[in-house]
Amino acid sequence: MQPFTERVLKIILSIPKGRVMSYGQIAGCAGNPRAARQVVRVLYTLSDKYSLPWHRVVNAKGEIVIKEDNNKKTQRDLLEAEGVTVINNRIPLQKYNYYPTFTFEEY
DNA sequence: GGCATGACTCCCA
DNA sequence: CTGGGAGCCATGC
Repeated sequence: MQPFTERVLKIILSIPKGRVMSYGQIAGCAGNPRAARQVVRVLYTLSDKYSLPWHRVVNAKGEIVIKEDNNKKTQRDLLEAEGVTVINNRIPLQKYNYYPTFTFEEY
């Protein structure tokens, strides 16, 4: 596993319950602010292998963009279950945004 | 190495 | 508010 991917993984796992982070934010903490898409990919490919809290990850505006899955619970449901208020598919970042105490900054 | 792929982000009309 | 376009980059074939 590439260092970047591993860092992203660690950061995602460090997100406290009831808090959220944006893709770009995670990418930034992992040392590459431009790699939001890779963060996405990590979630996509590893979410089933490692029960990742993917629902705590939203886009830069705190909005839920994932297409809804009728069978499974929506991201919104999962978040609300953790005490996060979701308004029109959007989350008040000023209240729930989270920033890890540790970062990888650069290399 | 090249080429396609994204659950992104930013900017502007 | 919506929509379009460009930039970005790790990963897999």
